Amino acid sequence: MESRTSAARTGRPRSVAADAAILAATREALVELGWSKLTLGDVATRAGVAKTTVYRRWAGKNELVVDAVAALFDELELPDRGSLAADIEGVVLQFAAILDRPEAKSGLMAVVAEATRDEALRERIRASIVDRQKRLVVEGRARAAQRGELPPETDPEAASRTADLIFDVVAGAVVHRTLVSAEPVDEDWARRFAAMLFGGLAATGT
Amino acid sequence: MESRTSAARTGRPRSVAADAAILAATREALVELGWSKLTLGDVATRAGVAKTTVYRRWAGKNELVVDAVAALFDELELPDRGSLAADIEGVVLQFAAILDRPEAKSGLMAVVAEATRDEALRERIRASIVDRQKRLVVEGRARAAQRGELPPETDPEAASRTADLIFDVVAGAVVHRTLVSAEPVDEDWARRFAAMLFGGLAATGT
DNA sequence: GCGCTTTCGCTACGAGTCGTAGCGTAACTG
DNA sequence: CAGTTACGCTACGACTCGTAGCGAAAGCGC
Repeated sequence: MESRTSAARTGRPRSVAADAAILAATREALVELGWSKLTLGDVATRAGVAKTTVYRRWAGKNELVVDAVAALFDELELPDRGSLAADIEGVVLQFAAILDRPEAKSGLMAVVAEATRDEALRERIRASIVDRQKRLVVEGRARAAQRGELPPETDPEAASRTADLIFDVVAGAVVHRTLVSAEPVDEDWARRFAAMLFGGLAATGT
Repeated sequence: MESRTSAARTGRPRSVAADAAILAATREALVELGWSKLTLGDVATRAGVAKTTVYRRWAGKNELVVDAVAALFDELELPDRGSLAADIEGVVLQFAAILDRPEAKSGLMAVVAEATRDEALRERIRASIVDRQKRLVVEGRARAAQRGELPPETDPEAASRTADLIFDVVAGAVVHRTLVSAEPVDEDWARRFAAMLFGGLAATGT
C-alpha cells in the first residue's frame, strides 16, 4: 500500500509553494481590496503564478477564500483559565481577535452569504472552520463538568444539542458584535458576556 | 412653509410605483439568482424600467439590496406573551422566520460583508434594519422590569450597554444558527435559547 | 540515461457586466 | 405655454470571467 495521497503518483507534482503563495496573496488582496473587488487574476499576479494555475486548484473565488480564511483559525486554543466563565471569556477574546483582522472580516461573511445557495460550499466551511471552533465548546463543557461547575453530561444526544446551542450563541454574538454592530469586543464586553452565558448555563442546569 | 419633502418641486416627479417595482424585482432576483449573480440590468428588466432609472435612485447593488431587504423587517413586533422568557422566544421565532426567507438569507449577509469596508453602507444598514430590531430589546427589557422579573434600570448608561449585549446575543445566535450552522430555528431551539438567556439575565441581575 | 505524464507560464479568446453619456419624449409646475 | 426634471432607449469603453491551446519544465518508472 502506497502513500495515502496517491491520486496521481506520476507526472510533475503540484508546487506546494504555489499553494501557500496563492493563499497568502488571497489574504493580502482581501485586506487591500475586500471581497467584491478581489479577482482571481489579481491574486495570481500577486502570488507570482499564472491565472490558469489558480483555476486548476480551486473551483472559484468562494472556495479559494474559504481556504485562505480557514488558515487564520489555526491558532484557536482553549487554555485552562481556571473557571468556566474565564474560559468563555478567553475563547471569546481569541475569536474576536481573529475576526478583527480585515482579511477575516471581509472574507468570512461573504463566503457565508454565498454558502446560503451552495451546499458544497457550506460543507467546506463547516469542515475547515466551524468544526474547529465547535471542538472548543465541547472541551470547555467537559472541563467545567470536571471542575464541578456544571453537572456531568448524561444524555449524549442532549449534550450535543446543548453544545450546538452554546456554539451558536458564542460565535454568533461575537460575529454580530464585530460585524453588524461594528463595536469592539474588548475585555469588558467579554466579561459581561461570559457572566451572562455562565449564569444561563448554571440556571438551566445544562 | 411647503411640504417637507421638497427637494425638487418642479419637473416630472419620480414614479413611486417604479420604486416599489424595483425593490420587489430585487427581492425576486435575490431568490432566483442570489447575491452574486444578481445584476442591476436584470433587476431593471424585471421591474419594467430602464437600467438608467435604477442608477438614478441607487448608488449601486449594495444600497439597493439593503433597501429591498429592509422592507422584510417591517413586520417585526413584540406582542406581550406574559413573561420575559416567552417574549424572547417569540421575537426569536419571528426573526428566524424572516431570516429563513431566501431573499433575506442571500442578501443580508452579503451586504453586511460589504459593509465591513464601507462606513456609509454600515450606517444605512444600522438605520434601516438594526435599529428597528434593537428597539424590541429595549421594549422587552422595560416590560420585564414592569412585571418584576428583572430589577428596574437605574444607570441609563449601563442599561444601554446591556441592551446592546442582549441584542448581539439574540440576533447573533439566530443568524449563526440559520446561516452558519444551517439548522432550523424551531420552537424547541427557541425555548432552550430563551431559557438560557433568561437565566443569564436573572443571574447577573441585569 | 529516456520516455511518459502532469503541471507550469503564457497568450488569446468570446461572453458577460459595469457604470455613464447622449438623445428624444413624457410628466408636472407656475 | 415655457421651464424643469424623470423617463426609456441605445451605445459605449473598460473590465472580469473562465477556458483553450501551446511549448517548456519537473518528476516517475524503466
